[in-house]
Amino acid sequence: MESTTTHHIVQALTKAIVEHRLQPGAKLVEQKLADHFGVSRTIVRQALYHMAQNQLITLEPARGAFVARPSAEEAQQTFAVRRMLELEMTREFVRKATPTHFKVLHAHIKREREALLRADAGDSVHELGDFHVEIARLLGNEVLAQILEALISRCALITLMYQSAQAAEHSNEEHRALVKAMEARDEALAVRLMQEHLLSVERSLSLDRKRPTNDLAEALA
Amino acid sequence: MESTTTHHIVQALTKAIVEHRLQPGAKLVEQKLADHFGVSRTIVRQALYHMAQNQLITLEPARGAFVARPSAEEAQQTFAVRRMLELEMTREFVRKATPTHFKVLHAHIKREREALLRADAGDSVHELGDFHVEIARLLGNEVLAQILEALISRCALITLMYQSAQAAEHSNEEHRALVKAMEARDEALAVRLMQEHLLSVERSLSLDRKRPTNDLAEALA
DNA sequence: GCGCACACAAGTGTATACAATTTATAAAAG
DNA sequence: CTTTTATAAATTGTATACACTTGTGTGCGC
Repeated sequence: MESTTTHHIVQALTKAIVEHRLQPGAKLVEQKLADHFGVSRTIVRQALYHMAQNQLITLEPARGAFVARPSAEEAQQTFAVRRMLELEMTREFVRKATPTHFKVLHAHIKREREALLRADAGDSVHELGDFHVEIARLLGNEVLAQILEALISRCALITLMYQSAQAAEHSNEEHRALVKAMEARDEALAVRLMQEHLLSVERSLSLDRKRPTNDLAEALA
Repeated sequence: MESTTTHHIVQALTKAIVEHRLQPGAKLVEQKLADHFGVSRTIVRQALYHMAQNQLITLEPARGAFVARPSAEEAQQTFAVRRMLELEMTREFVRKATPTHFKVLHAHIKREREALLRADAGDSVHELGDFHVEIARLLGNEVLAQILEALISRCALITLMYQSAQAAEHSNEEHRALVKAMEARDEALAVRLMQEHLLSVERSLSLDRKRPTNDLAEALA
C-alpha cells in the first residue's frame, strides 16, 4: 500500500512527536524534511497528509503542516472513545484469552518495565501505549487494533502536552494488575481496573491548564 | 486541511462505491480519474491515498488502486467495533439528550423515509448510515463521530457486497423504535434495540456466501 | 504446437518545474 | 515611533516529465 520510504517518514515523525522532540504547534517545512530524509517533497507530502488523518499534525491550507495541539475537549473525547472500546475489549479478552495470550502480555509488561528502567522516555511511551493495542491484536480484531492504535498515538501526544508529572511507572503497575485479574477470569475486577487505569491516565493530565499558544485569538479567548 | 477539489473527488468516489456504481475489486486508473475530474494525477493520488486509509479502496504497490473487497472476517470485526461504540453511545444519549436532540433525530428519520420512498438507493444507504453518525455528533463527541463515519462507510460497502436481500426499509423502522425508547429514557430497552438493530443488519448479510474473486489464492483456499 | 525470451504498451512511483499564496523585509507615510 | 504599503523571499499547491514496474503479446527456436 505505501512505499516503505513514506512509511519510514511517518514513523520517524510520529516518534519525534510522541517523544516530544517536536513541540506541539511546531511548523514542519516540507523542503527541510525532504532534504533531511533525502527524498522529494512529493514523498514528504504523502507522509504529512497521512499523519494529518491520524490528527497527529494539522494541515493549514497554503500555510503548511504543524504538530497538532489537541484541545482539552478533544482530549476528553478521545479518552471517552478509548473507554468505550477498551472496557468492552477487556470483557471479551477475559472470556476468550488463552494461556498463550497471557504469555504475550506478560512479555509485553516486561518490555515496558525495561524501557522504564532504562529511563527511555520514547520507548516507555511507545510500549505503554502498545500494551492496549496488543490486547486488541490478540483478540484477532485488526479493525479494532488499528483504530486503537490511532487513538493511542493521539493520547501520547495529549499526555505529553498536558502531563503535569510523569506517571508512567504507575501505568506499568496498573497493567500488571489488570492482566492478573484477566488471568483469574475475574471480569468485573478486570473491567474495573481497566476503567480505573484509563481514568487515572486522564486524571494525571491538567486538562484545565492554560497551555501556551501562538494563536492570538485563542490566547485572548 | 485539504484543498476542496481533493475532498470533492473523495466524496464522489465514496458515493460511487457506496451506491454500487463501482464494483468491489474494480480498478481505479489514476489518469482516467484525473481526466474525468479535470485535474492532474497528483490530486487523484491524494484522494486515493486518503480513501485507502478508510479502507474503502486497496492500494497495491505498482499495480494501482482497487475498490476494496472486505473479507467476511473483516466485516464481522467492523460490526463488532460498531457494537462496542454504539451500545455505549446509546446509553450516554439516553442520559444526556435534550428535546432539541430528539427533534434532529426525528427529522433525520423523516429524511431516511423519504429517500426510501423515492427508492433512491444511494441516498437511502447514506441516510441510514448517517443516522448513527448524527447521534455521535449530537453527543458533541467529534472524535467518536469521525471514527463512526469511517466505520459506517465501510459497512455500506460490506452491506452492498454481501447483502442478500434489501433490508433497508426495516432499518428505518428500527431507528424509529430506538429513538422512541431513548426519548422515553428507557436505557435498557434502547440499548437492547440498538444491539438488535446492529445484529439484524449484520445477520441480513450472507457473510458465508462465496463471493466471486479474482484472487487465485483466495479462490482455492 | 509448446516454451521462452524479448519488446511493447499501460500504469504507477518519484522528482522536478512552475504558479499561487503566504511570510518576511524594507521603505514611506502619518 | 508606529503604521502602512511595496517588494522580495520562502513555502505551499498543482501539473508535468521521466524512470521503473507490471502485464501482455509476438516471434523465434525447438
